[in-house]
Amino acid sequence: METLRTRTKPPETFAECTRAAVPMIQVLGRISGKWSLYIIMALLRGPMRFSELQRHVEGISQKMLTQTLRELEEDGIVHRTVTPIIPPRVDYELSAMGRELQAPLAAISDWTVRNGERVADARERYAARRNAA
Amino acid sequence: METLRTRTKPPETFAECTRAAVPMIQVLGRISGKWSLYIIMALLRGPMRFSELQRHVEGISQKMLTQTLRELEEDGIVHRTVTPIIPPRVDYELSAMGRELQAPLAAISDWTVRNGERVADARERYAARRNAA
DNA sequence: CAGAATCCTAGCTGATACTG
DNA sequence: CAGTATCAGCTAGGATTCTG
Repeated sequence: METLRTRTKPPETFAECTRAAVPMIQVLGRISGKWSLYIIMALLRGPMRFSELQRHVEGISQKMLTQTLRELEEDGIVHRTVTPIIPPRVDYELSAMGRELQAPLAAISDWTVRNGERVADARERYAARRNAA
Repeated sequence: METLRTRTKPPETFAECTRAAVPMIQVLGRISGKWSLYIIMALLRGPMRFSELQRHVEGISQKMLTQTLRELEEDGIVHRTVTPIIPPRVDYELSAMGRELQAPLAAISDWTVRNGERVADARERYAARRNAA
């Protein structure tokens, strides 16, 4: 399948673009939910219980933590282990696939670090132009 | 500033995680809008006029094309050139910063290609488990 | 402890109509 | 051609309450 694989030339046809973009957008949609990245980054440090995650991911509601974890679990990025004791204990950890996300995320992170200032400048200039008009 | 730069060890403290994640999430939020990636990928092939973009990005409404282009322009990822003739001509092209997104996006794309099947399997198993319950 | 269920609102999005 | 303006539907997300 033709994709956006590392190479010098971008996709040529629209069909190529679409086939390359659709799964990427699905994944980005998942990992760019408001909280997914925070959870993944917390779990990169190691397995964690539900309540630990809630403490580590500042500001997340119980609903969104549950919901986001379910989505990540559904995609096989996060593993969920229930220990049926009272009170219940549930541990979350990244799957191998989830840990492999670190490199791609680092690539995006690097881009944001390299370009953060340029983005900020661009926004200022954009705002200035808007005000001039 | 401490970030998620390419390295073997993930961020250690929550503060590190947050500082690394916040700008990344902003960027992902931008580029993972429903249409941004399609537009960026179309423009990776070269500059394009508004109407060309609309033809290349199948299904996008005129409103969302305008809106998404404005956001990408605001961030300095896309450059907009107006030629004041009648009828008006407006060309869009990726900035240097925008073109640099290709490598990070390729990294994510590679992940999706490598793991697409595993994600699909995980979803099936998840659905099967849900039905069993 | 780890959630499920409910209610509610802001904002994204599409469809449509109009303009320099 | 390349937009702007307006309206309406949907849903992501937060706050709150309840439970095994």
